[in-house]
This record gives sequence, structure tokens and C-alpha cells, in this order.
Amino acid sequence: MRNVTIVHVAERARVSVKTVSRVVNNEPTVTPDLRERVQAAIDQLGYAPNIAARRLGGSRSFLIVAFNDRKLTLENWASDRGNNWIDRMQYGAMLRCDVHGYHLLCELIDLESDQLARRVQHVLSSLRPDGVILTPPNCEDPTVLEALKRAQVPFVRMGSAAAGPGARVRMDDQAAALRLTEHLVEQGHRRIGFVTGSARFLASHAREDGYRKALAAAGLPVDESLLVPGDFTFEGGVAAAEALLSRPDRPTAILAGNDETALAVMHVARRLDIAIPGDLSLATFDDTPSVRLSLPPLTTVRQPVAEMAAQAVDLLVAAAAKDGKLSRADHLLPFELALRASTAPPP
Amino acid sequence: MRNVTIVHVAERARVSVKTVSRVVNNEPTVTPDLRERVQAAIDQLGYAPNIAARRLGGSRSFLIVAFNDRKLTLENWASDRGNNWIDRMQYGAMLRCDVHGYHLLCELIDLESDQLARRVQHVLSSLRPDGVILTPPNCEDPTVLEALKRAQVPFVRMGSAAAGPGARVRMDDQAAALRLTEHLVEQGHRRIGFVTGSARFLASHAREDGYRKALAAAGLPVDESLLVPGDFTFEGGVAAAEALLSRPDRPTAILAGNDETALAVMHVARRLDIAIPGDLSLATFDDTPSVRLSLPPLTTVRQPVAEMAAQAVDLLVAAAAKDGKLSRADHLLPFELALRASTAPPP
DNA sequence: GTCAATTTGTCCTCAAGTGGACAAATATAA
DNA sequence: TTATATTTGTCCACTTGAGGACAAATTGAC
Repeated sequence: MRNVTIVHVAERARVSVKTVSRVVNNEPTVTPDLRERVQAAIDQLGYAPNIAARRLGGSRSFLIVAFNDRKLTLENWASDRGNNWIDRMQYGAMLRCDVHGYHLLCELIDLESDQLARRVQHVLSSLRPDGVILTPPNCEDPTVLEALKRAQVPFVRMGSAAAGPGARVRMDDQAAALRLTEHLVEQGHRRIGFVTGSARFLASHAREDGYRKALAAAGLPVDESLLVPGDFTFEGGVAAAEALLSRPDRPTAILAGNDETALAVMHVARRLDIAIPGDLSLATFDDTPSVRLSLPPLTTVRQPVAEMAAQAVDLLVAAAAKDGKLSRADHLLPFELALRASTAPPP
Repeated sequence: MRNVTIVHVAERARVSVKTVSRVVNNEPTVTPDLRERVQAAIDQLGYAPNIAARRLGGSRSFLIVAFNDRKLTLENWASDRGNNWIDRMQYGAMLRCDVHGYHLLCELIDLESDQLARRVQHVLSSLRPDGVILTPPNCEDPTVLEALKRAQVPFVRMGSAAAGPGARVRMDDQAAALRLTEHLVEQGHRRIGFVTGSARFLASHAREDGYRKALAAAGLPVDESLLVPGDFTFEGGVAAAEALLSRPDRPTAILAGNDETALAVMHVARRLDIAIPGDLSLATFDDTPSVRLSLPPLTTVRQPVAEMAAQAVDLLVAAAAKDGKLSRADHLLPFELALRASTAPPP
């Protein structure tokens, strides 16, 4: 492939390079007539502006970075959560990047590394992205936030319940937990266990708040012993479920901190010969494929992860197109309650 | 952050810009003494070469693109396989990219779009990556392969059983299926069903070959009616499992085309009150988290996806560092048999 | 037809490096 | 000491576009 540059397009459309640039960058002062001629030349030649050159000369890089928190060795892979949260995030982000002519770069960071700040700074100064998307738990990490602030890169924190720098895009975790708990209460449950999420994730606390609020609103007391800490892993869920389900006055319903935890609860329930939803109702958060396909399918709150990521990209692109400044807004996206067979009135 | 450029490093280390460049690019003709001084300056200033400038001036872009085949709309998300194959691929690739100072760009393509060739070409000419990683099923797509060839970008096809252009990194699917079938035969199974994978994936055919070979080696006839087509989806798996398990002379063991299919088989077995492994043994491919955590955990072949991706990156980086040419080699990585509770002697 | 407004072109600088030719400085060997 | 090899520096061209200043051409209004 011989390189097709802006000059070739200009020659073909018999206009100046400047005009082609104006068309490519959507500047308003081009007549539809010319614009069309230029576009035709672009299409015919299959021209795409060289992103490196655009970055170097202009003020934008057309790159957005998403940091993923993982250990930086292959061995640690197995311990990584097999969730598809990140996957969904990437998907939503890529879709919008594509629309805007942007590209998504996924970069690994290890929050526990002592090189963390250096790593973030290195990535930013090497790539000079127009924006960064942070996902839990790195959207709460002070080192990361500080590094981003110093680099003056606009960033969006996805799914973070905490106020702080940068824009936020999230669902209302508290409201979601509240709705889910309400649903269980409506079905007649009075003893509702809650395997909380990892304390590292602020969403866990918000969900717990929603749970408490719903009980309070229904005039039900909160039995603290029914709140068992989980950590978003299967193993943690198993331990928590065992604690809840082996007691004589076991709950008639359990709210799991996330899908992984819910699967663990199912696992333990099956072992203990506790039928779902016959003996125990189960509800959870996230709506990953596995809980749609489990037996029975689980009642969950669908977190609009891809949509959140899409909006994050929109915000960053808009900021880059303007002055590179991103307002500190908090964007709440609606969640969806998926009522499935795992919740039913208590026995 | 004021931009730290190569000039600043040069001043600080009191050497020429050229020397800094030599150090950064690991050219051999620099004395350890100087190299160290320059490195110190780099560290102190937190300098990272601007990737856009490097790309523009030099012959490398330090970018590797991974194409993901998905529909380009948010709505289609749900139908996307929730597998973590892509996730694992990305992880392995990112790890190695990091080591080499490279960056991984994930780009969406839609194999069914009539804009496919244009899309691929656009991405390539805009980013000018040093290499491309193709995963199934796009590593067999003639349009994609043609576009890559025309762009003269080195690429690695991961997990493809088909010979063809570009380098290949994969596991031996046929051998894996053979070992798995052997295992079942050793346990005493004679009637072994096989829910084949999607015909779009060549690995499916290789696995079928392995299955046949193992039976032949054991002197067992192949009952063609025990080979039921699946398509790697849960729904397809359910249909196939129903066909296999509802017949009076149902198999005593089933080999599932992938984990998703295996979960579907479990689902149907449970509904039909067929105990695993008591009444039915079940083995599968991929070893995703869900089959490790299922009840019982499933016997699988662990595909070294992350390792394959890591090697793909190594190959591409090496090619870029040399002359940008990638040999057409076929790299086979060892798989791992995970024998778990889902396989046992027949009743 | 003149004036004003808008569109298009010209021309130049700049981004931050690479890469090559070759000279200068330094080290090593004979 | 001289000749030779190696390291380091100098200098310049080159990459591909953005962006700004300003002139030229075109269009529209009156």
C-alpha cells in the first residue's frame, strides 16, 4: 500500500490541501459542493488521515486510554476476575470511539505496584491521549487520580460512587439495591440476607445503603447478622453463603453483591439441598450471561456498562473538541430490573 | 504537565539529542557509562518518547492492532458471546506490549458488513500499526486477510487451524480432542457423543478429526448419529443436548464443542434428571472460569490463550524491529488437560 | 457595478522524533 | 607515535498533518 496522504486527496479533488483539511475536520466554512468533491476523492483513494501526524501537529490525539487494573504477570491471570464488566465497558467505548473517529487503547496498571504513578505518567506522556476512562477500582485510587491531575488529562470515572475529580458516569447503586430489596419485601420476605461486595468498591457501600433504606421504608428491622461480607469472588461468596445458610434461622432470601457471589450462593444452596426459589430467593447485581443461563435464571439489576462507557467517550470527545476541559458533572444512567425465576414468595 | 522532550533529556544528561535517541532505541554503539547517564536523566524527568513523533519520523509505530469481530451497535451486545477468550487474548497481548514498549489497540470489525474491507483498510492506514493480531473467526475471513495483505502489515492469526498467509500461533486442537476422547475411552466409555463447534471456526473441524482419530485408534466405530452440530452458543448446545440425551440409547459421555455448549449440556441433563458424572460424563474445551466453578467442575482442555497472544506480540515486535517482514511459521503451544469431576467410568 | 461577506488558496511555522552522512573526539593497537 | 577503530556529535532532511495570518477569488446584496 503506497501511502495515501492529504496531498493526494487534494490533487485528486483539485483543491488545496487546506480545503481537504477543512473537510476532514468538519470546519463549517466549506460549501457543500466542494465538501462533496473532497469526500469523493477521499473515498476513492481510501484515504484516512495519519493519526500520528494529526496528533503531532494538532491539539488532539484521537486516542482514549482505558486503564485496567491487573497484575502485570501472566501467572496472575487465573486470579483475575473472569467478569465481563471490562469487556462490556470496552465494547461500549469502542463503539463510540469508532463513531467519533477515535481509538481506544487499553493499558494495564497494577494498583499495588510501587511504580504505579510512574507507569500512569509514562503512558500518558507517551500517548498523550485526549482522555482517560477509569473503572472500578482504579477510579478511586488516589495515586492514579493524582497522576491524571498532574498530567491535566480529562478523565471520566465510571461506576464510582465517590465524589471526586473528573466527570462521573454511573448507575445509582443505592437505588438499584433499594429496588431489588423492595422487590423481595413485596414478595413477602422478612429475613433477607445480604452478601456485601468488596469493600474496595464504593458501589458495595451504596448497595448496602439501599438495602438498609428499603428495609427501613418497609418498617423492617435490620438484623446485622444477616449482613455478611463478600469480596466479589466465588470463593468469598461460598464462605459467606455457608455462614448464612447453615444457621438454623437462615434467611428466606439473599441479595448477592454481584453475579459471581450469587453463583456461589447457588452452589452452596444446591449442596445443602436448598431449592431456589422454593426455599430461598436469590437476587443479584450485574446481569452477566451466566446468571441469565443459570438454573433458575437469576433476578438481577442490569448495569448499563456499555452505555456508561459510550457516554464516557462522548464526554471526553466533546471536551477534546472544545477546549480540553471536562466539567465535573455526575451522570446517572438508568438501570434495569430483570425479574426472573430465582425470586418468589417465601415458603 | 509541561512536555518533556528528548531535548530536555539531552540537556540534563549533557549529551546530544542523537545519543539520547540511541539509548532509547537500544542501539549498540553507546558505552555503558553514557547509557547510564542518559537513563538517569530519563528517569529523573519522567521522560517517555512521544509515540506520534516516533511513528512519524521513524519506521515503527509501536502499535499493534487486535481486531474484534462484533456487530457495530449497542443493541447487538447481548448476542455476543460472553466468553472471555477475547479478554484473555487481550491480557496476554497487553502484557507483552508493555514489555516491548508497545501499545495494543482493539478495533471492532463486523465480518458481515459490506464495508468490511474499507473499515480494515481505514484502520490500518490511519494507525499504521506495526502488526495485527487476528482471532477466530476473523483470522479465516478472506476479506480481512486480503485487506491486510494489500496493506502489507504483518499479522498473526491466533487459534486458526487453517494454513494461510501470515504467521500462526495456536494450540493443536486435533491433539486436544484426541487426548480428551482418549481419556473418556480409558474410563470405559464406548458411546461418546460429540456436540461439534460452529462450522465457521476451523478449530471445530480439527476437534472433530481428533475425536474420530481417537475412536479409530481404540478400535471403536464412529456412530455418526452421535455427532450433533452445535454452534458454540448456549441455545445451540441445548438443542444438541436434547437430541443426544432424549434418545433411548443415549451416550454415556459427551464431548462438548466449547464451555458454553458444555454448560448447555449440563442444563439439559439436570432437567432430564441425568446425573453428571454418575449417568453421563462430560468434557469440554476452553476452561473458562464458569466450568471450573460449576457443579461438578468440568474436565476440559485449557487453551493457552494469553500465552498465544503474548507470543503473537513477540513475533510482531521482532518483525518490526527487523525488516517488517514476518515469516509464515506455524507456532504450536502446548495445551493442558484439566481432569475434573465431570468425567468418570460409565454406569 | 460596487461593496461587503464569504469561501478558498497560499505560505509558513510547528510538533518531536528518526535516520543518514559525515566530522570530531576519544580509545586502542601496532 | 602513528594508524585504526570506535564512540559521540553536528547537521540536515523528512514524516504528515494542524493552525494561523492573510491574500485572492467568488458570491450575494443593493
